[in-house]
This record gives sequence, C-alpha cells and structure tokens, in this order.
Amino acid sequence: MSKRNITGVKTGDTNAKKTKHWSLGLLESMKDSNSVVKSTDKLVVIRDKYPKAKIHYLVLPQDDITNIYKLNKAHINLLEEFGNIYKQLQEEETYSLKAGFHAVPSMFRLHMHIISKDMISPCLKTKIHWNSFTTAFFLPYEDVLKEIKLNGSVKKVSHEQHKALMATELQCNQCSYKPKNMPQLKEHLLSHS
DNA sequence: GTTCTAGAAC
DNA sequence: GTTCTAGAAC
Repeated sequence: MSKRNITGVKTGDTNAKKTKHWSLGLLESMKDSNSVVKSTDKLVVIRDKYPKAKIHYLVLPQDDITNIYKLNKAHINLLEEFGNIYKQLQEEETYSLKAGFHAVPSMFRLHMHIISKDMISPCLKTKIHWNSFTTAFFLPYEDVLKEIKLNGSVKKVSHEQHKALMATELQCNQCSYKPKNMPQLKEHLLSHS
C-alpha cells in the first residue's frame, strides 16, 4: 500500500517518485513569469490557472503565510496592501471586481481572489465552484480586514457550516433566477452580459 | 485544486 | 438514450 503525503512524495513506495502535490501549485505559479501579473516586496498577483470569471486574479504574500487562519494584527499592513492592489486593479479594469478569501481554502499560501462578477468562464463547472464565490463561503476582503482589526483573527467555519454552504441551492448572483442545474445557470449568466 | 467516470436524473 | 452530478484519486 502506498500513501501520498502533503509534500507529494509517495511513501511506502520502493521507488518513490518525487511529484509536487496539487495543493502546493500556487507556490509554483508565483515563480512562473507567465502567471505573474505584478509583484512588490510584500506580495505577488497571479492569474488564476482556472479562472471562474472573465477576470480572476490571486493576491499572495511573499511571506510564507499558510492561510487566513494564520492572520493576526501584525498582518494589518499586509492586508492593507492587498486592498491597495485590489483598488489599483479595479481602476485598470472596466469589469466590476470583488475581492475576498475562501472560508475553507484548498491550496496553500494565503491567497485573496480578485474576480469579476460576470462569472462567465469555461472553468466554472460545478455547484461547488459557484457556491464558493456567491455564498458566505466567500469572505469579502473588507470583512476579513475588519475582523482582524477587531478580533485579531478570522473565525473558523465549522464542518457543518461548510457542508451547508456548499449545498446551497443555485441562485443567480445578479437576479432572483434559480437555475435547475449548472448548464442552465451558465446559459442564464450570458443574458446579464 | 482538477480529472475521470459511474450511476442518478432526466 | 443522453445529460448531469458527485465521489475517488494508492
């Protein structure tokens, strides 16, 4: 029996092959000049490899911060720089953007999504994709900053809450339309553009 | 996070 | 019969 640890190194395997685990993919993208949009001494902006809207960037710190649950009051300056980049990108862009974090991120290194509200993309495929940007699973940048300033940390979402949010029935983010399935939602989104 | 695909839903 | 979703991935 062979298991795979988080570093992507197969263990219990006689000729263990070194392969990068998918959850570390953002660290690779940060070093890839084709992905990087801009960078400063504190942060890097990359294009999301599988964009879920016409515009979809990720903002990551240069420092090795695992996720939002590692944030504290010492990171307020960093978060404010995240906000400045968000403002800057919005000024450069005609599409309306929103910025925020996933309550339960799948990949390592803290990352803030900056995504346009159209949600039109071939990479948007599942209910989970939809609900991670359109329910309370998406923690708006402003809310996270406020929470850090007030409490010094982000409150964790319970497993039950997480499950409930992902199971939320499909609901258009721009009107009251409730599609029966993903293809119907994707078709409907085109009518808003 | 994605890909693949079995079986549910239609 | 086709479309769509959801769970495994060694």
